[in-house]
Amino acid sequence: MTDRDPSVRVRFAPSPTGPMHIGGVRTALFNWLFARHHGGTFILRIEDTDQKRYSEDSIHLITEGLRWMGIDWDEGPEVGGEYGPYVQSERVDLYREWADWLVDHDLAYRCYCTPGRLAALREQQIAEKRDPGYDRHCRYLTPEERAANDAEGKPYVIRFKMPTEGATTVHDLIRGDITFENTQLQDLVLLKSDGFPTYHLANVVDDHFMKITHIMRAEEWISSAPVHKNLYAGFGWEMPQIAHLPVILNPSGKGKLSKRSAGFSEGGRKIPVLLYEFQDAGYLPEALVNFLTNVGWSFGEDREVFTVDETIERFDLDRVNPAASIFPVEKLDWLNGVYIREMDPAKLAQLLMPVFTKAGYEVNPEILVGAAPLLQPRIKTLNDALEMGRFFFVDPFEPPAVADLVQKGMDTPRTLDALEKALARLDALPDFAAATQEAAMRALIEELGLKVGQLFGALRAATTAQQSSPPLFESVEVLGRDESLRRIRLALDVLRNA
RNA sequence: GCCCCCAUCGUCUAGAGGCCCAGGACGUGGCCCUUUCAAGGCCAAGACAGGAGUUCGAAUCUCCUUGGGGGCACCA
Repeated sequence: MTDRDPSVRVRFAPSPTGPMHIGGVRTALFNWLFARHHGGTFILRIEDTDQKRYSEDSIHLITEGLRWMGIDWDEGPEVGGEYGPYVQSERVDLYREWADWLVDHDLAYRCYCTPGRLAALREQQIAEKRDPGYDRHCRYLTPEERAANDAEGKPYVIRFKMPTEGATTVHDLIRGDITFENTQLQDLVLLKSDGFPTYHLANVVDDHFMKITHIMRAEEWISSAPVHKNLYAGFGWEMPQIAHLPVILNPSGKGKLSKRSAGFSEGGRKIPVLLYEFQDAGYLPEALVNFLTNVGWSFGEDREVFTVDETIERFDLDRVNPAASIFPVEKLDWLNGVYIREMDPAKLAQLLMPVFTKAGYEVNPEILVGAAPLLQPRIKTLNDALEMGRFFFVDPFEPPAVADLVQKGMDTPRTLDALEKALARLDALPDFAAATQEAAMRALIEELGLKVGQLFGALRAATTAQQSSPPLFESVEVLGRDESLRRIRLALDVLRNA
């Protein structure tokens, strides 16, 4: 690989506020791919600086989710590393130290404004149709006023002194230069009154001390980029290279894909958004990885299906598309189907086992092994197997209604007659292989002067109680002679009682 | 409202001035195969948002318009 560069250090820095969002997973994946492509280091860092939104098990959700996707990290929680700790709540002293450093160097100041005043200010600004934002009241406090506030023990936050004139240009690796007028920039809060840092401070400090070389984050961070650039300048640190990944939009195209859009259905179907929803729906991690790399990035060469190794070989920022894209779920369904079809049937059987048992079926492993290859070309998600293959395991088996047994152009007596004869022939077969069955049944069709579908349809209904199923005789073979014949007898009873 | 980003088939995208009256994929329609449902094969419809420039030549460069998205917290 020509662009191998072991000094590359990138990070995925999620906030543990709940289950992982698929957009976050994509960000993690692109960072990981970038690191692996360059032979660099991929770091996982937990940004748990919001005490109010923190949720205990989220870290676990994140690490397990990444592992499931096949994304491993070289430094971070559970694996350690020489730039740790990798959980921000364990680094608060560091942030405080550097916030104070900025205050000492007159690059930041203590702000004693109460949340109440801020809210009122904001309301007033909006009412007067002015841009909302902090009015820098405390930036211009006299030393005496400051001392008085401190003497009173007033709670405070530390705010950064943003330059008030000029412009800040950020070079985005995907979009090129982006320039902001400094008057647009806010004196953002660096340290909250609870002593915890905000994202901006913690992020800059950590990226610096963790020697991050490239930042790849979602597009919604673009407007903080100039702010961060000024922070780096204040500290006198070199800013990592930066790239903003396009956001993923709702299927409706309205707004970014969010947890709320999980309720959005297309064709009456729920759209998964959180990683566990994809897992629960029966998507494969390999398919999801392949799918995600096709959103906002493309392999080129007119190829849509490729392995992770091929992606690593090829992945770089120059092929990242700056435009936001709608989440193409239908394509994921197709791709997942592709991966299922390419899978070793034994592996599929193994994956299908928990799907059926979770749904309450008692699974005969032998039948499952036989059923897997039959189900394989017919399902897009593992869960689809439930509908197509439930007849293999359903217990007790409910025979179909008369209407389902009697095929087009048939009536009850003729169906009864045909099925009775079919039963007798199947019972007498020397072996129960699909081909043997089929030959016998085709001969019977000939004798009775029926259409193929008239008997096959009745047999399908009798043995599966489903409208559609995998190929009839293969299915019946897997089901076994005893159970199949038993089901046909049940169907005969239904017809006799009609 | 202000700032910023973006703009190729319905959708995901290829395209870095002539290879493009725009290629691939999903989806859709048709045909073939076929015992149902799939899978598979073949075929079809389908896009450079609009307008000015620059250039011998523009999907590709510039500007404007329009449209979409993102951001404007003691959340990340």
